[in-house]
Amino acid sequence: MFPSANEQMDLIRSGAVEIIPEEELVSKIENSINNNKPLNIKLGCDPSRPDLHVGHAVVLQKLRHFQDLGHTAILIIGDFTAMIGDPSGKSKTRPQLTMEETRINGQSYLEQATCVLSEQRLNVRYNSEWLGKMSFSDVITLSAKYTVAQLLERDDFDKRFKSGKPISLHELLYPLAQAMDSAAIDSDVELGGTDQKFNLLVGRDIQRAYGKEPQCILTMPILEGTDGVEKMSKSLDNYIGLTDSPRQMFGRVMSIPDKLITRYYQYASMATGKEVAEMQAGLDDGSFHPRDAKVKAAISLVDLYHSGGSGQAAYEEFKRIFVKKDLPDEISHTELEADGPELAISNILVQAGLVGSKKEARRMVDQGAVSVDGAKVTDYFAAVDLTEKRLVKVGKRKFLYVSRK
RNA sequence: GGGCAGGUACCGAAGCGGUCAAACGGGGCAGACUGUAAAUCUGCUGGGCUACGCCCUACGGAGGUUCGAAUCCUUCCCUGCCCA
Repeated sequence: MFPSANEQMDLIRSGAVEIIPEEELVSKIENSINNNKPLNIKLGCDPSRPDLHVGHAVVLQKLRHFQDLGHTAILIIGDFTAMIGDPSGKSKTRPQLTMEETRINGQSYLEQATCVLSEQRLNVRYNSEWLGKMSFSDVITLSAKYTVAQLLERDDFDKRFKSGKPISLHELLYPLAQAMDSAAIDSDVELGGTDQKFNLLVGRDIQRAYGKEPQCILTMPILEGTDGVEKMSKSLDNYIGLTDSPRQMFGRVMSIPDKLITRYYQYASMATGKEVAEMQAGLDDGSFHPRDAKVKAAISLVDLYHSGGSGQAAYEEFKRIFVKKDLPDEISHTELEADGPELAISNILVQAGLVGSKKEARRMVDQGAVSVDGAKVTDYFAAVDLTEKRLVKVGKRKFLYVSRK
């Protein structure tokens, strides 16, 4: 029924940063084989934002591994905890959301997550189911099981505390709430990014405190964003969204620094250990050009989140636009209001939404970033005849056909 | 409850009566270059005006002093620290 414990551990270990404690996981797996009972593998997700990016895919991929091994994936949609706002890795308090918003986000999260996860052996639970029922005295009972000093062990709390930054009480409760999830669903293993290590460990303590068997924890690396420095996040705009178009995804992958190629190949596009090793070897001995490696990673990434073949198509388009500096496949078309046949270039740019203000339009023209039908515009006051459809280009990436209404 | 230190543009952080649309760093955008939307270099980075100048809005909120305030005063809100 299940693969052997050794086989399982091989797949589980691949790409993981830490498994704590590893021996305990091995014995859990052995028990599961002996009793023919799958393990509960927990992954919590924060639906405070509706969009997933490939950074999230790193843990989803690991959860998929467990599914493939016959275990049960339990995806916790933190609709309740999102109202708290996890401060992990942030130096600031997060905004709190309403239950409505988190429900909607949770739903879209689920749709996106199934790009990576199998729908079989997948349980989805909303943590408001149990956290929402806790009374104030339940909360006090829970918080009595942990100390302030223990919570301050968490790096970001400690830093904020020491540097005099505010920490709201509800934020301190977050790890405990997350730990309650583990107790509520009898989690055997909880997955998370390395930045989640503290929260995951609290789960063990709280499970024990409620007389449950503690979970093992498995951490995955935090994938750097396309800038190669910061962790991938939407707010830093260095992410590749799971719902991005093939063209966007491809372009974003092509923009990553060379150092990150194999990381993206491994963690974001689900390449096997062997494929990654081969690529790395080729890059190391110079037999594989970094550009080609990047293309390969980009194609397989696009194929994973879109249908097969779309990676290759995105590549063709990329070549056309950026290598040959040709036009993209699809350029949208806007019609503008104009009194006469002509409209000043500044008005065109603003009305078409290509720039945010006339000042910005001015800057773009001054910087030589604007062209109409391929001819660079140098005069900010130039009037353009819009009786014909014109191709307006701003910078390298903004293309738009414009004509008069 | 008392004392102290703060709240500046997207973020961090200078400025402490005029020369401040506000230094500097990061980010963002643009140009050059490039295998790339990487790296590097350069420029730009509140809004309006057919403009190398003028006008408007802006330094937590509201008032006030002054010819003139981000800078001084009053008050309110917010944050941190110390004491109780």
